[in-house]
Amino acid sequence: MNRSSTSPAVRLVPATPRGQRTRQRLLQAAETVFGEKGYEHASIADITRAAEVALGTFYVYFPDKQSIFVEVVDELGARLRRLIAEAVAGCQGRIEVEREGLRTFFQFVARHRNLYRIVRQAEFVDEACFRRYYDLFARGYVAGLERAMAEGEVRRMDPEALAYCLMGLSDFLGMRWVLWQDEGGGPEHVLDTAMDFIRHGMDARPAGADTRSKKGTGKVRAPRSRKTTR
Amino acid sequence: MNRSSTSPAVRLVPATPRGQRTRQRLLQAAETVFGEKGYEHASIADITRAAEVALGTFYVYFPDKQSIFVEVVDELGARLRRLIAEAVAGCQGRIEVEREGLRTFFQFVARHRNLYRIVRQAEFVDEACFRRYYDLFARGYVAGLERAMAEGEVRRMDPEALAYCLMGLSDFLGMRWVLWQDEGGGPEHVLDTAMDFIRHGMDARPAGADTRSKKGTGKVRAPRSRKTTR
Amino acid sequence: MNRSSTSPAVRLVPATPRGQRTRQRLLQAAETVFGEKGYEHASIADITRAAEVALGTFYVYFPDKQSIFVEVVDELGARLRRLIAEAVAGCQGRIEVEREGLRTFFQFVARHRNLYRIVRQAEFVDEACFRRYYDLFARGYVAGLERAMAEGEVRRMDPEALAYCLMGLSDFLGMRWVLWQDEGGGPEHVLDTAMDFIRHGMDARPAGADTRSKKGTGKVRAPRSRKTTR
Amino acid sequence: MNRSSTSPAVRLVPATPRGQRTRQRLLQAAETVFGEKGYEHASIADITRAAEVALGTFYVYFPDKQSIFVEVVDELGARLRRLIAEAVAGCQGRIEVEREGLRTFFQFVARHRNLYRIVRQAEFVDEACFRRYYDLFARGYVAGLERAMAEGEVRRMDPEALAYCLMGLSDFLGMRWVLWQDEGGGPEHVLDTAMDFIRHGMDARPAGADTRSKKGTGKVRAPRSRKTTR
DNA sequence: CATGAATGAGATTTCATTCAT
DNA sequence: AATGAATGAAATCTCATTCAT
Repeated sequence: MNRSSTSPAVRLVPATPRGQRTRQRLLQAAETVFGEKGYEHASIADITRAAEVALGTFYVYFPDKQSIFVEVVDELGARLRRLIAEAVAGCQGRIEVEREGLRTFFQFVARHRNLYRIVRQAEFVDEACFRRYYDLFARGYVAGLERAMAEGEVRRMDPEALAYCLMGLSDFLGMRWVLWQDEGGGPEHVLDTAMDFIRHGMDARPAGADTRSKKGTGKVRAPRSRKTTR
Repeated sequence: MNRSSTSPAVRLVPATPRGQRTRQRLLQAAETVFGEKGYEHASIADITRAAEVALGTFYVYFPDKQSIFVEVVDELGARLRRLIAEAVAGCQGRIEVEREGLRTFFQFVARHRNLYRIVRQAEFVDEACFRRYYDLFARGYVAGLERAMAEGEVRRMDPEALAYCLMGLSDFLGMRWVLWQDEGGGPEHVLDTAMDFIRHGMDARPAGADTRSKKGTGKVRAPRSRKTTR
Repeated sequence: MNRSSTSPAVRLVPATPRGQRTRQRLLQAAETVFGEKGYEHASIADITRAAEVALGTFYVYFPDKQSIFVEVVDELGARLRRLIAEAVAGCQGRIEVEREGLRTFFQFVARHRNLYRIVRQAEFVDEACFRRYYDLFARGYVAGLERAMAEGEVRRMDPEALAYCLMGLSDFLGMRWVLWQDEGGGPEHVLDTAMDFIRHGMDARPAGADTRSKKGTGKVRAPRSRKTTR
Repeated sequence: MNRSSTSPAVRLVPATPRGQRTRQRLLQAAETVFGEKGYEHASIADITRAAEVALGTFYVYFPDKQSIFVEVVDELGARLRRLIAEAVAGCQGRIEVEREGLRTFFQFVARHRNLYRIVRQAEFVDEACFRRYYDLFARGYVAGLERAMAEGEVRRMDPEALAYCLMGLSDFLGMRWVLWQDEGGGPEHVLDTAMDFIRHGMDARPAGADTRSKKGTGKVRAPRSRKTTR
């Protein structure tokens, strides 16, 4: 139970274009079905039905249910990371990066309401895939934070720990106010609150001297060229 | 799939002491088995085997698999909340409360390494039970934070949003440094980093002169540069 | 393919008499079905249908198709060996033993026309079980032959090799004249021929007193020109 | 199940040399694969993979799985019969023929260790093919034996029954000492024992003085007592 | 209370064969 | 001739739940 591959498995690419199309159809269908029913309750038959191919066709492209699931998760993660990287590309300052990243994440969740269900299932389907999902996010985060620390924009602290703080915080807010919503001021309000917390939490001039002297140091950094890999 | 009861079902308590014992045995076995195999892969037979009772006996105490699972989750949550409440009872100041709460949580996770697996499964088994788990935590949190805000110890902000920030952050740190550990300075170091982030994040005097004097520890240990860029 | 257990697996005996009955019904049905359709073409459903129990009931008593098959083979072998042992018990002299054994075997084959099909399938289902079948026969044979040799009734020769000669010969005659029959004088005639061959083949006095008298014929041919079409 | 053709089907030979090569490759691959996995577990895909051609190519040369199997069996039988006929061609006397035939058979089995598996599978795939295999052997045998009986070299007895005796005996010895081997003096020793049994079994002078002197090797090694009681 | 036999729906997986290219 | 994608029937096995004892 929970065989787990340390690295994303090599995926055979079908020889013909027709095959490629079918494979894509299956992946798309799988994302939908896994999101709706959850991994355990999603049957291969559900997937092929959604993809409008015969049951046996599934096994032409994937050896089993786990494989296609892992691929779905990996792709979902890659897509989200790419999206955030793009959204954050033009930002000025780490705070802006954080806000933009968080906003993009909330949007993604709103559009892919099954993201949580899928990623969290991964923990039980393929532990390595699950960890990989967060690990890859953390790497980008860490790189960006280290740069910000080097430039004096963010207080010096363990960047990976900080990254997991920010990821956990985003994750829970997205769950509570995008997925569960109902009441509560909605994403925008929560985003403001979160940013208030985050800004102070990582500010390079937490309190005291800087602040006070803020006047003098007024110039503060001039963080150019963000290019946060994230 | 995922019938979800809005409120925790009423649980019958067996009349005889022998019955009570059997019921407890089943609950205990269920926690272990669910933690090890996950809800879907855990069979009633696994549970009764672990509890050393006959298969049919299960249905004397629980109407179905879902029920015992929900009860396991609810009890786990209650136990953890109680533990934290006790640990935090004697604390001075919100920061100390946070630190003690986080430490207690880490300890609990270390001792109940299947906590995450069980709680997260709940999302797919009984959505209401899952939300209840976090909601009950959040309530306690909110109450505490509101008090701290009233006393001017914590900056005024949406207490529920702040609660979810703190819960998410704890959750991810526990996952990364208690469950997955391997490298990284370990819970203590992470605890310090997290507290640094939290303190400043919610400090009532974000750039207050006091701060400095208030916490001697304020300087925050110099985090060995991670170089996690990897 | 062809997992093979070195020794006959331990068989759990059902707790209740009702269970025992069901188990026997399954074994009986399995023998019939395997004999008729062959191992590969016999489905578990065929067996449960023949036994008049539900499909799932099969798995209460046997972990898989292979297990019940192995048990069928083992029991078939045991039954046949017991039968032969009994038939041979009162015989005088090894020749009589051989004849009686052969006759009993032919009878058994006539009554269990699926014996061959079942045993031979074993080679592909569980190699160990297959060998065990012949090995257990051989042991009994060897013991008997050694005794006969010690008593000067049978010529001294490797008893195991002789046992396999006799087993192979019986096997093929049974196949040809009991199973395939059609023409050919039928079992009795073949039995006589076989006994003639066997008697001389293992006679302790290959060139005994008789021969001497026969001396006249002694010179015999000088057969060149083989060209045995064979 | 077990459609059986009464006579070997007519086989189309491909027009082009390239086609012929492909067909041969398939036959060769089939022999290997059937031998390794058994008929039922060998898939057409296994065969085409081993032959390094595409799946569809199979059906250019064979109408179905059964057909190629039957052809493999028929060819294997023909090859073995031809080999034995050649080996036996120059022999003097029936005994020598038997010995040479047996030796050749053992050699063939040693080199084609899957012979047994393949032939025996035939019983379940195509009964006619299976019988044909033995029948063709028996015919050659009978012809040779009748000649030897006519020449007074072999005792008069039903030649077909004798043929099946000899075939069964060879079959079992080959199985036990060539395929299973492990202990036991090995083919040579067994060959001597078998020949001792056979010679006396069919000798025209059942107790002829000659015999004794005829074969120096007659002494037969003293077989270590088995002690296999049972 | 406790037991364990029985059920049958449902899920995954295999594979011979067809067919369009 | 050769290819390889597509099919769908069939088979094995699991397991929550029921029920008679």
